[in-house]
Amino acid sequence: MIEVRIEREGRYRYRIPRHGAMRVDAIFYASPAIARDLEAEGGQALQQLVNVATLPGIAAPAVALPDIHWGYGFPIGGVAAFDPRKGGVVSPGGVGFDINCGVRLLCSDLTRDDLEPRKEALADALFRLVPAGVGSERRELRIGAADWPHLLTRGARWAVERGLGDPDDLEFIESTGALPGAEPDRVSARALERGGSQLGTLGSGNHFLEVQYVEHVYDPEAAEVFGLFPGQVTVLIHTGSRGLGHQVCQDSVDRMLAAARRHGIELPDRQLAAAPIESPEGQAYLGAMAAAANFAFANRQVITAYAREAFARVFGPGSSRLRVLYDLAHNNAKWEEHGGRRVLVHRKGATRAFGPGHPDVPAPYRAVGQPVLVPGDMGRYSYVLAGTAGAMAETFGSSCHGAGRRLSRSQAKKVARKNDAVAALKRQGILVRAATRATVDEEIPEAYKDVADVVEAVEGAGLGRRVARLRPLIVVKG
DNA sequence: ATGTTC
Repeated sequence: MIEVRIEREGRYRYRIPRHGAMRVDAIFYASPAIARDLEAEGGQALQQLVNVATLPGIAAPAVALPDIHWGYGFPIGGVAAFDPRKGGVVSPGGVGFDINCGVRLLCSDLTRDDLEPRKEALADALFRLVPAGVGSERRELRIGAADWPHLLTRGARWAVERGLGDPDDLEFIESTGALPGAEPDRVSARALERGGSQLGTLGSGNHFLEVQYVEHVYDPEAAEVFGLFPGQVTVLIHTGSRGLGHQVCQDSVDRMLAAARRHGIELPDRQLAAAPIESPEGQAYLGAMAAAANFAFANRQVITAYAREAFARVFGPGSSRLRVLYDLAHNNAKWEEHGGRRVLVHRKGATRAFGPGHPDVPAPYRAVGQPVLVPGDMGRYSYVLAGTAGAMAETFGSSCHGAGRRLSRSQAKKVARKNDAVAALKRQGILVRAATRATVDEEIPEAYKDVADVVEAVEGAGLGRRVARLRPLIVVKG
């Protein structure tokens, strides 16, 4: 059980006052039920949040969102900003292994009624055109030595320049589809080898491509600005930087531990290994991380092109253009200005959620706020929220990123074996196409918390505003 | 998350 004082500051907001080696307070957001679960889990995720608050140069407060759970060093569902002028650090554990993992939402011109008669055909076409599973490859796009520097610095734009997508897509991607500061030379040969044939693939685990429909609109005005209407068919893509990003993280871990020692950084947990932002080790990681991030942006762009191809084959060319509503990342470290300070914001399993009027929100959405895409599980629903002024004031412009697991993978498999998960979903009108049965079993709806509870806490705390709820029709998984 | 333990 966690040995710290927790102060409840509101229905959805809790504070862990600075104590011991903490340099700042920690804040977490939770519904009463989620707060009980966090305690019941022995406070492990909250202890990780406390550990983060001890790192040099952290800007107050260390933040956790309602989908917080235990992760590598830093909790998943956490936000930590560091001030370079106060010895602030960068930590690979604060970004996560799947660098720039994120979600992209596409909007069709079709309705659920248009889709229903061709649902099986569309599921088959998507599964054929979008490789999924551990080690999945798209060999026809194998990246050669001459392409790497361009791909890793230009991100989604690289794909668009090769005819994979529309130039108009880029405006609706966070950071317009490329993090600045990428240094391709910092990415190891091994990382390039792993990623070389994986561009345009989903991967495994909780990654997916879903076809959905707009089941409910909470805010008609915001929905109209985002281009959403009831019954509309949408496509949600959740994937990251595959083996390339994983290897970049792996490569950095040992080096960062040595760097922490060299710079005299005391670590309550080795997995918090960090180096000063301005140090050679910190700069090397940031250059490689941005390159991996750009691979992830390109990955979602290429998958978009193939999803469009699948729709064209099933519904006819030009029948539905699949506009990019938004593409966001939930695992990275970015330079941003908050409270008049330039800070390096680590988001690990947390979504950037800039509020109305922020210049980094695409102009057509700026009056409403940034779209915040929150995937749930494959049997229930996902949410579209809008960023708020509250998030800007309290969480460095951040919100939640998903439901969070409630069963371990092995527990989920046991539950799934009892009732045929694919058949159960089919009875609810949800078609599943998966590379392996095991992944589906690990990802059954029962394995996840109800994302509605997470979203309730986020909205109740003023960190996001519900715009629409999306219900799955087709799920493509590893 | 991950060529699911180089």
